[in-house]
Amino acid sequence: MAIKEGIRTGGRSARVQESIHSAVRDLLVENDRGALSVPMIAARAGVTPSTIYRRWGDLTTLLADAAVERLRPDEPIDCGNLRDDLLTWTEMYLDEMNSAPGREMMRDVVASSATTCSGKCIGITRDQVQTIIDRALARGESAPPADDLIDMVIAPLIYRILYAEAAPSLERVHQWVDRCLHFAAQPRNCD
Amino acid sequence: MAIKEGIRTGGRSARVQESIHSAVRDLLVENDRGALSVPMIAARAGVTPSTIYRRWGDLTTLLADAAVERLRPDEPIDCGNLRDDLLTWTEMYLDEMNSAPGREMMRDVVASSATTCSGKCIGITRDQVQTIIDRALARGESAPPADDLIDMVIAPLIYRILYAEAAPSLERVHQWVDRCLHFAAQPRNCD
DNA sequence: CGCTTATAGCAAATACTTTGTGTTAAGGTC
DNA sequence: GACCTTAACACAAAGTATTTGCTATAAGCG
Repeated sequence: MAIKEGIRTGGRSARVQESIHSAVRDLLVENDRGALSVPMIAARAGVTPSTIYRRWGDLTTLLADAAVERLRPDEPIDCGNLRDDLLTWTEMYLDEMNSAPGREMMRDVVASSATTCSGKCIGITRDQVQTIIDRALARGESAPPADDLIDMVIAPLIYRILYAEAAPSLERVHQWVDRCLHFAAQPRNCD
Repeated sequence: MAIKEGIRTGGRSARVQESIHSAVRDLLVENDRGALSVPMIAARAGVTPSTIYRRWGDLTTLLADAAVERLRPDEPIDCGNLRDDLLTWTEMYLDEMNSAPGREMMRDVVASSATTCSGKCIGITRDQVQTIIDRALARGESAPPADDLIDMVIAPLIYRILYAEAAPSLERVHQWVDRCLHFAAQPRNCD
């Protein structure tokens, strides 16, 4: 007996899913997100709309799934020390998330009915941060836990992009990084 | 000449808007958010769907608007000192935002096409925090800036509700509060 | 190889959204 | 207060999107 009973993992199902994901990718470079529709994607993928509705439920969930799927980001750049690694990486992260496609992805992921996507989203981010931390530890540097960086840098960055009038400036983000590093270096033993 | 030219602020327009907001409120206690539709709300409000579409654009934007509108929260409880005020208030805030209606509101606000809602959302939160801070300062206590509390406590709280598998525990949130207070008390002069 | 059933296709029914046109009344002017 | 101007609404028709019942296909399993 298989581990997961009754779920088709290969063959036609996989081919159809790939075809739909691919259609989303293609359409997303020609039109902007707001112009997409389920029937449009279905037509491009050579599939009936009901297939998409039955598998994903709605447009938002499909787009979130497709976006997270192609979120295979490259290794963070190695600058030789933890602080510069973080400053460089957060700059790239801010740019990406503050772009129109980035914001639309965050929105779709939040609004998606598939909980999986949110998990993958934060998981990938944490992996990136962890890579940088591991490198620092290997160098003999001390480094804060990944969750502290997520709570003190990533969270306010995303929160402000989503809810504030304007995205945070790069200076602001770098201050958060320094604050986190400073806090990690001196937990609470100096009063 | 009026300051804003050609925008109806009173009379029938106001009456219709109130009637629609009220319909949303009523329907939201009988059904859950996912069951609502624009035609349903229009029917309850005694209005044609096209009125709603022309004014708000889509269901999400209307719901976000209505949710933010009735976000007139009461004065934060006064416990006598800053730390307890914050611990108490964040507990309430966590409960509210982690509830199904709370999460749905956050989602609608993010997905809404009306930028106004996001602004109001963060604005109201900041006002609440500022009230607590002002009270502390009036007592002679020192207090961190409102933006620090937003970045170090509110942002991770919301970020994790939206993207992590589970909401943060109350202990976690209280740690963030203490971390923020600790940081404010000792900026960076002890190394 | 043959069985079982998840998944896709198709098409009809339903529901939602957009849009053109006429009407009403809000806000301003004289 | 009577008279414009036009924002905002109602209505209805046209255009899309979504759901659903049924049939067919092929994935995964013994």
